[in-house]
Parts: sequence; structure tokens; C-alpha cells
Amino acid sequence: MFAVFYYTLVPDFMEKNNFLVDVYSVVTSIPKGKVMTYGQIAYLVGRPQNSRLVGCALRGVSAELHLPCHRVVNCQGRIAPGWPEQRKLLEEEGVLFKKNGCVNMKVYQWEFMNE
DNA sequence: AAATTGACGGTTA
DNA sequence: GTAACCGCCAATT
Repeated sequence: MFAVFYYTLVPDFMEKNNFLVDVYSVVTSIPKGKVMTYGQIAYLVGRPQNSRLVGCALRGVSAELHLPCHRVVNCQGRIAPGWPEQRKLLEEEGVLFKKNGCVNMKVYQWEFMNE
């Protein structure tokens, strides 16, 4: 009821909200011990150019919603700035890091299409 | 209202 | 392997 009313007042609301919901659901689906990149997620929710927005979306979420945000890294395997615990969380799932501090994407990146 | 910033990515060099 | 640039777009100055 409120939502229907709100859609007519603020057309952007629905699209933004759906974007967030889609991002969350993709993140939730990442298996333990695997990682996904921001760009991959952006592509999967139909906005291939907007990898930055995925980062924006995940920024304000970390603890509250039980999302495995730590399984999202950038395309080079680098972990999130200002969140050093992410490395430990991943290592606890068996994800090994290269000497330069990056996740070995060849091994741990989860390819959605690939079985 | 304009400029800057940023959990990003692809292409070069 | 790095680093500099550019494109992108919402949020913050």
C-alpha cells in the first residue's frame, strides 16, 4: 500500500530498490570458499557498467543482514579498503592469498555459468 | 548546483 | 607484476 503509493511519487524508487535486492540475492548465493567480483555481480543484475554501484550497495551493509559480503573482492583479487578482517574471514573458509595480498582468482573465483 | 569521492573495471604502457 | 587514464554513477561535500 505504502509502496504502491510511493512508486507513483518517486519512480526511481522501484528501480533502485530492485537493484539492491538483486545485488543482495546474488551475494547470498556465493558458495562458501568462493569469491565473486563487483563487476560480475553488476553484470548478473543487468548493469554491466555499474560495478562501482555494487560496492556502494555493499558498503552500508556489513554486519546487519548476515550477507557474506566478505566473499566479494575486486577483479584483481584485492580485498576491500578499510576492512582488513575480510582476509581472515576468507582464510577461515579455506581461501588462500597470494604473496602480494590478493586472492588467487584463478582458483577461487566462482563462475556462475560454469558448473 | 557543481565538484569530488569511491568496497570498480578495462585498456594501455 | 604496476601505474596512469578514462568511463561509469550514486552519495557526499
